[in-house]
Amino acid sequence: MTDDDTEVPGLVRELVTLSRRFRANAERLHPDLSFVDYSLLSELSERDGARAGDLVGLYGLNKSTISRQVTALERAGLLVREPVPGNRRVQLLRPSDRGRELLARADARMYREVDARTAGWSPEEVGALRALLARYNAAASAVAGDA
Amino acid sequence: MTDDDTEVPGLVRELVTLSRRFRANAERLHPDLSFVDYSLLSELSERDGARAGDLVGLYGLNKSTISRQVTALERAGLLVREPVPGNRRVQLLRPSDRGRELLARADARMYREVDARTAGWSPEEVGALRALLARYNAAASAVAGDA
DNA sequence: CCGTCGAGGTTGCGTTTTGCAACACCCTCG
DNA sequence: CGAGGGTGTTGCAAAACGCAACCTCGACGG
Repeated sequence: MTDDDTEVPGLVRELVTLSRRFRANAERLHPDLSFVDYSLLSELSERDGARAGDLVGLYGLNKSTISRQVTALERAGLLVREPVPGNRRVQLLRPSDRGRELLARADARMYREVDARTAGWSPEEVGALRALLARYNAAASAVAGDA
Repeated sequence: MTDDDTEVPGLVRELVTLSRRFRANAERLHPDLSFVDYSLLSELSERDGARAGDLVGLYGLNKSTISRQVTALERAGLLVREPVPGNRRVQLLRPSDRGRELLARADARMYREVDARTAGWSPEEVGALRALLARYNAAASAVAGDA
């Protein structure tokens, strides 16, 4: 937090570049599943059911944005809403079978792509990047949580 | 490329989460300079002058998108276009003084933010994340380049 | 039991971000 | 000089997003 400040500007630039580029690239990789749809389905699949509010918190977006995107996914038949027994306000969101299918296809392409981009990396390096990003993301959740 | 494949799905998820979250967060951090404007000015400042086509290649966006965003920055007085002597087609883009000023302010906030999120990290870890991301981004440029 | 309030979502409206295709302009080269 | 390619711009349309108002349901105090 003192001397490594020289690394921070560089880190910020890499984060910006990645953030701006990754979305455009994902659209090209799996045109049948937009980046937004992919991110939501991926998250729902991982957690096996989440509420809209969880997604709002995860991505730091407005409720209305998530609401619309969920509605779109539902209308496309890629996601189902499940009522929660003890609470009629909330609903659990889960990918449908077709949603899982499209997700699997998009995943496959994404994995191949990232594989290609990390060709020549040692397994430790790939693991290290994953772990550091996971830590950064987790910290981001915490910081954003108090906003 | 063989055994580290178990890390790839996790890495993809972290990249997706980061990409989707980073933009929204940046908007909150510096409302006076949108994420798009910030990314462009930051890049122009770093290279001290670039052409629109460079930005297209860097972010993988459509020419028209960059063209509009550059026009917007110019109209806002944050960027100037410089003609290139031997070639009247191209133009060098540079941040204006006011552009550099706003960029510096946004930078300061971004650095503070990233600092906060890496609080408790060792300098080596911050450096490692920066270096690995830089490598990934560089590889991404190469892969995207053949598309 | 009933009114109030907060949690969880949805919708109307406007803005921003982006892609595609057609175009205009300039340079190069046969 | 004329064809072709590199460099941007613009018309049009769609996707992504925020804000504010609203609705519904659940919890809780009087």
